[in-house]
Amino acid sequence: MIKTSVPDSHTKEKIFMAASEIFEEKGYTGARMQEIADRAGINKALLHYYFSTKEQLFKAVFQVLLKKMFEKIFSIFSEEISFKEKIRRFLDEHIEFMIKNPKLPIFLLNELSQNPALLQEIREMVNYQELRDMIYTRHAKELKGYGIRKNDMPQLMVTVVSFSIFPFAARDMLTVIMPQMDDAKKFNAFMRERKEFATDFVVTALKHRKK
Amino acid sequence: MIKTSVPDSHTKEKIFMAASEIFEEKGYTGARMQEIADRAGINKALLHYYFSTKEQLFKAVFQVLLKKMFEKIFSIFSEEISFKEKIRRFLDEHIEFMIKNPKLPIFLLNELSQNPALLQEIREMVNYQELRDMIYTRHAKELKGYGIRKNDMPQLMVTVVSFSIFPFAARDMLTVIMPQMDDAKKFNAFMRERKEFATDFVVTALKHRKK
DNA sequence: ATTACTTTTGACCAGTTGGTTAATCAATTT
DNA sequence: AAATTGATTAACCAACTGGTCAAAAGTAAT
Repeated sequence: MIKTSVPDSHTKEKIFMAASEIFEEKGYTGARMQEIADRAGINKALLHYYFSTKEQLFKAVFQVLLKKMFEKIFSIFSEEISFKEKIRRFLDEHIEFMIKNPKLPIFLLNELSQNPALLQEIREMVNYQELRDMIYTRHAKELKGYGIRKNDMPQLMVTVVSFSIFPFAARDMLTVIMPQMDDAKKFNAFMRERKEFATDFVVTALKHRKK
Repeated sequence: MIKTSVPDSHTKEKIFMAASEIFEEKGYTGARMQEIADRAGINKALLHYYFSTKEQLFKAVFQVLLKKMFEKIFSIFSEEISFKEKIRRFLDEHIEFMIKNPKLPIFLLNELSQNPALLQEIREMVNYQELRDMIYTRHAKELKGYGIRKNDMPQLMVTVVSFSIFPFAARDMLTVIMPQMDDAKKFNAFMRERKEFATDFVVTALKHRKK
């Protein structure tokens, strides 16, 4: 009898993937170590061999998923393009990213509200000087032209980000006023339409801002 | 010894309140029947005397909280005022409502994504004919003036709603790019500023819409 | 005071859950 | 081939969790 003995000693990775899926789907409290082990195709004891506790496994998964989200945002805003172009690029790429990870926002938002300390690691990662430069200083002239004061930037940034994230987080709720969104394809089409809608919306609002 | 025997046989209400708080805070899977009983100041057996199962208690609480949210939205959009005025009123009143119930959105969104069937009851409550009238038909002329086609309405409605809901749902996450929002007072001030910002933003975008 | 009914309680239970342990298996080294 | 080391497993455990039950306490009517 030939032993399979595949060189798939990537057991740890299999566990990590299984855990990512299940945590993302059911949250920390809803996830079961047994189910994670099952999906990874291993024994529960082996799970604890690689990740000693549920909390440790969760934190590892959470940090990776959280970074995935922020890296996508930061990478676009750090490019050397105009502010308006950043918004356009962001809405395009981030919505595509969300279509591929539709469950990510509710998961992150919920776990974060349950345990805000989870942000710590990412907070330490962020260089505020650089961040302020990326989203404000570097575009001071352009923004002044729109009548946007430094004071308004937080409002504007939250608005832009919410254009892409909110509909995914609130998807089920939105079906109350938009029943057709029940269908995944229609919802994705709606979100792709939203790229243009949001860009126009923001650009128009900026251009004609009362000063 | 005088028995207290207060006429506070509103035990069921006390349970309901305690359950609302704890479910809202920890979600369905995170909540513990024992903790709910403790907060209501009663025995766990008595809890099951009034609400036979955790699921039943949860559904009762959830439906009430969900309705609270939708009623607030619907009531404003059913008033006899212009569309622009509806948006203004909505942003004002809904943001004040959210300041009083900041944990509501993440809770509703998360539980809904975990169990979409929870929407059923509210779906049956909604009259789509009336809803379409409220947010579109009744304002057909006004909307045409802005160059808003019937097709754009879903995008616009989602945008308006997200202005007030998203920051509350994403509050912890937002502190990564806005550390000062850690403070509740500053956050509320930010949201009150947002009323005007959002109204201007939407109105300006509408007024100068490319047609 | 006795009866009848509802409310409240302490003790208990079966199933679940995260986590442990001692043993087995596989690979590498000596 | 014996020994050493790491990977994997089955069986087990203590704590927790939702839920039950029979008895006690309180209330109202006869």
